Amino acid sequence: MRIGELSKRTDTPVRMLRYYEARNLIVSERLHNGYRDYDDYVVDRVRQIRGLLDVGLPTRIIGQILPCLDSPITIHMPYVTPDMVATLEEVRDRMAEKIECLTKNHTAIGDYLRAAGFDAEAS
Amino acid sequence: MRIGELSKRTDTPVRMLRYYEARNLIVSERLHNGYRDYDDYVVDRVRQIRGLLDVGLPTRIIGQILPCLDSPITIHMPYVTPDMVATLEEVRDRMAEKIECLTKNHTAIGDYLRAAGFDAEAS
DNA sequence: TTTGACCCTGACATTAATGTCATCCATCGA
DNA sequence: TCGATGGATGACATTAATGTCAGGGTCAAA
Repeated sequence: MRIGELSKRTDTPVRMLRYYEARNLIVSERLHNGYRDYDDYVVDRVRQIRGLLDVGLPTRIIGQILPCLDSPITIHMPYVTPDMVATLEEVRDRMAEKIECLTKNHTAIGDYLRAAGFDAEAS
Repeated sequence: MRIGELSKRTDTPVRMLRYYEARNLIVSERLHNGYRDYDDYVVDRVRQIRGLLDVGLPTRIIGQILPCLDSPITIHMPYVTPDMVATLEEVRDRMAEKIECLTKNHTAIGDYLRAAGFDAEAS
C-alpha cells in the first residue's frame, strides 16, 4: 500500500511515517514512480511503534528492540550480542517500573472518581 | 529542606525542581534569605511526578491530576467539576492503554530473552 | 489536456523536557 | 576575612517528536 493508506490505517500523519523510516523503524519498497510501497505487516508495526513512543520509549531504543519482538515468537534470531541482551534486560526492567507506576496511578484515579461518586464501573 | 537535599533525595537535577515549580507541580516556602524550603511530602511528590513524566504524561496533565491523587484517599475534594472528571476519565483510560502496551512488550522481551537462552528468571 | 488528489524531498518552526552558563547573594568553616 | 559550597534568577542551547510549507512530479478522471 502507499503512504496515504498506511497513514489512514494507523491514524498516523504521513510526516511521521517518513520520520520513522528515517529512523529505521520501518522500511518500504519504491514503486516505478518514486512512491513508497508498504507491506501489510507494516500496519501493525507502526501501531506498535506508536504505542512504544506513547509510553515514553525513544525511537533509538525502539529501533534496537523492535527486531527482537518482530514475529510471533522470534523467527530468526542470529547471534544475540551480549550488548543487545543487556539492552533488552534494561528496557524490560524499566518497562516493569513503568507498569507499576501506571498501575498505581490508574488505580488511584479510579478510586478518586469512585469516591467522588462518578464512574462506578471500569476499574 | 533546601533544594539541594531534595535534589539528592529524589535524584533529580535542581534545574528540574525549579522547573516543576514553575509548572506548578510543587510548591515551596522561602527562608529568610531567598532559599527555597520544601516540606517532606514533596519528596514523594517529586518521585511521583518523575514517574508520570517517564511514562509519557506532560506536565500540563500531571498538574491537573496530581491534586486528585494527593492524600491516601482523597482528603479534601471540593466541587469536582465535570471538566475535571472528564479529564480524569480520559487520563485513566489512556493509562490503561499504556499498561496494556507495556505489558505486552514486557512479556515479549521476556519471551525473547528466555528463548535466546538468557535470563531465566524475572518474567 | 486540465484539474485535483497523492507523493517526494527538504527546509524551517515549535513544544517539552533538560542541560549549561553567567552573574550574583548567603553561609559557614578555616 | 577569605574561600568553598550552595542557592537564586535568567538567558541560551539542545534533543525529540511533530507540525507546516514550498516547489515539483504522477496519474486518473472529467
